[in-house]
Amino acid sequence: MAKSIEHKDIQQLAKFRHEIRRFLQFSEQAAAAAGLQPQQHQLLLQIAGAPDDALVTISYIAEVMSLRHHTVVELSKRCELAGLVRRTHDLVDRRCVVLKLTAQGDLALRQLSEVHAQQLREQAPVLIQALTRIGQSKL
Amino acid sequence: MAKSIEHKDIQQLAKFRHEIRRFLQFSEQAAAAAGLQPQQHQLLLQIAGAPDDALVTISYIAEVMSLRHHTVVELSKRCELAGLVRRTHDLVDRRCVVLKLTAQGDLALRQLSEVHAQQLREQAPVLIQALTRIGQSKL
DNA sequence: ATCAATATATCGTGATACGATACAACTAAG
DNA sequence: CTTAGTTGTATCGTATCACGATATATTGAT
Repeated sequence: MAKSIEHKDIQQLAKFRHEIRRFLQFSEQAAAAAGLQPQQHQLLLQIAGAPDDALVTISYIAEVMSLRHHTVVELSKRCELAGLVRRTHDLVDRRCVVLKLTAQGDLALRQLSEVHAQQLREQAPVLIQALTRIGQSKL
Repeated sequence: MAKSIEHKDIQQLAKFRHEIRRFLQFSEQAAAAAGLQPQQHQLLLQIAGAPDDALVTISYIAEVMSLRHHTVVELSKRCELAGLVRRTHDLVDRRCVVLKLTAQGDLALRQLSEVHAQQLREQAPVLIQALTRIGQSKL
């Protein structure tokens, strides 16, 4: 019989999730402070952070945010309404909606990215430690 | 004026969030496959993964899961109803609700923890790389 | 022109987290 | 031992968000 997972491993997993939640909680509050919904911030980030050659469509965002198409449709519409994002149809394939940041969206993202990078620098050691220990647990 | 964050940094942040979402998405599906809601799984994990000397109360869970008290109250009740958790009042301080896993909850958690550890072993390199690069971005 | 495939859109539903508020149990002051 | 304050948990109503089911629009192959 396969050896069951050990208590230490459960504790490491719990610690990792705690740290992730702490980061996400920070992120939600930072977004709120900037007047954005958490998911609006994530949309901005994935639009701006796409590979240089990528065409940022609804489907692309659904992929990188692990969401369904229609969830991204609604999210992108809310962001357009908030003046953070521009939605245009691709000229080559008019089915595709191409997403771009407005100046306002770009500014908000830059400010949020600063504090997020800072927060991750603080949390990185604990996160890396937990990840490393989980990785070692079954050599 | 402080130098604005660079495009490379935004891309690293986007990559990190993508990887986190990928992990959370995996986690949600694993929980669903085990017949649990994602948050039910998290509750089990934080109950079982608490430090050996900790008294696992509503407040403790609220702390480690970055949630409000009343959110944990409702979550723990749903888990009790599902037969995953036992809620008892502490004998010393009868205000406190002490949370423990049932045999069923313990079994579900062990199975989920196995696959989560495996998934994290797979994702750890990319996560650590992103964390490291973000950390280096402003030496 | 027609059909299948792809991309986006709409609608209704369920789960979850929150703020505001209330209740219960402990603790310290007198 | 009674009052007041603090701490821990509970209830209720509300808003957000993601989803499944379904629909529409555009493209490409035949």
